[in-house]
Amino acid sequence: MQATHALHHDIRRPASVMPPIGREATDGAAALDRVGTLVIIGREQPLFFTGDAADCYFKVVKGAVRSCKLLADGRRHIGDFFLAGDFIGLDADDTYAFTAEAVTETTLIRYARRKVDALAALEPRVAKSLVDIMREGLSSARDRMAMLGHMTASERIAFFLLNLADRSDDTRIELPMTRTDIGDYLGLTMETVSRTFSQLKHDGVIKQRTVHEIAITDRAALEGLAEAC
Amino acid sequence: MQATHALHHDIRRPASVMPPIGREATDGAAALDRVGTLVIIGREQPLFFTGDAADCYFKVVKGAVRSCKLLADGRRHIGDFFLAGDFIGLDADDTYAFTAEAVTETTLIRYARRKVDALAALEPRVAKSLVDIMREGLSSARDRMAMLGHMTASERIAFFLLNLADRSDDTRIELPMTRTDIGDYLGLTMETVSRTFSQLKHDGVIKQRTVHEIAITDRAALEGLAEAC
DNA sequence: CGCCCATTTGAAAATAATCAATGGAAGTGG
DNA sequence: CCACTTCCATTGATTATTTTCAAATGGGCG
Repeated sequence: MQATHALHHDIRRPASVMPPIGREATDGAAALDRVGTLVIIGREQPLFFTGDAADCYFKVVKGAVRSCKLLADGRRHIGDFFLAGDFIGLDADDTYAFTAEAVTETTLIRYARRKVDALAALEPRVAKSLVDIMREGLSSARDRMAMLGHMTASERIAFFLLNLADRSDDTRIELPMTRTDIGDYLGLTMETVSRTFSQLKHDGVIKQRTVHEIAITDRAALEGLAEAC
Repeated sequence: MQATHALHHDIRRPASVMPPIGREATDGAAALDRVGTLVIIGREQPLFFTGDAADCYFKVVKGAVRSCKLLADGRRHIGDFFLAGDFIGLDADDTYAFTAEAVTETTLIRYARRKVDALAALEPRVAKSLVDIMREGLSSARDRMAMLGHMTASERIAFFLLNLADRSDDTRIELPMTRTDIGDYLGLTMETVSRTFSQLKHDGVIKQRTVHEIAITDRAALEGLAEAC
């Protein structure tokens, strides 16, 4: 159901929520934005559930969304975190395959899927843009698979932090999600996530301002850990 | 680089290699096939390498292809196995991100990417078909991520075998790849793969005719193991 | 101010990886 | 056609990592 991964690519077209009046829709993204409407959902609130009719696509403007899947044995898997600029739902078939929930209060643009698909059918440029977004999503999904398959706990955390850092403007990184969220995303337990953070702190690789905000103090060390990607 | 996963969806349109003369190209796939040419590559031979210009898309007609990525520390990750009907390379940007190698002697259709993209630009139906294929790939990539993140060795093997079984016509399953290949695909060592097979054999869940051919004798048990997906 | 929940830390148990040796099948060359 | 070689698979023993179970700490919110 979610279409792009959140932590890897850098599709960060600023969300032009208002129709770009007096400006030609020079690319697919701009054309898309003209058919969207603004939505705000509160912390921990669902955007949609597994099995819901996939009527809409979304783009995150501000905040963070996670996609979850509850496994049969009660474990929870987080498929992706969606941050500002990420698209949600592009890969849905008739129904959403994952539940999407806001991690914090989140602002999104909602696109009626019907309109987008119609636009894509008429405008190859829009279709191309959709394909490019999915391409990115697939590429990052593969990177993450390699990681989940072969990386140790420290390597996974390093990968995670570097991806977040690449999306941040300075060395500070916001972690809106809980340790459990991170664990469910990286295939680790909450405890292992916490222990790994502590270790990195002890080694002088990161500093922690609050639980939800860290700073990278030794980027090279992190890159060394994540290099196997 | 690889575009669709191999083990999950069931895009198995028979490869109409010859131009469908006298038949209208009623769908995107048929239109696609008209611009393709046939290729045969030998066992263990490369189809393309990481970094090669991504000039072509491929569709497997017969045989099996694996996509590999050599990690910095020497470990190898197999991104996907591509079996008959699977597309390769749809998600490439300018260059292939993975190396593709034939597991056994393999027959493929090669499509000049330039032609396909031109076709997609003109024919929304083709573009739609490309999108659908990528959608499938993304969906299965996500399933596999959940698996790699949270499953035990037995659960991974069960998942793997059931996916292969879904693509087979009878209970026999061909395993053209080595145990090492399977391990690199599932994020396990060769030894763990072998031990898990032995355990399943011992428990009467599978039977082994040869190293490269097994039969599922207790599907319910496998599904029980893989249910957490 | 106090409660609640997330985080951190500790100790024990489980799982898979690693190291090592044996067995067996396919392919090569005499 | 057979023996040899080589590679792959299997099995065993040990080690390392992560999970699990459990307890304590701490920050945010009412």
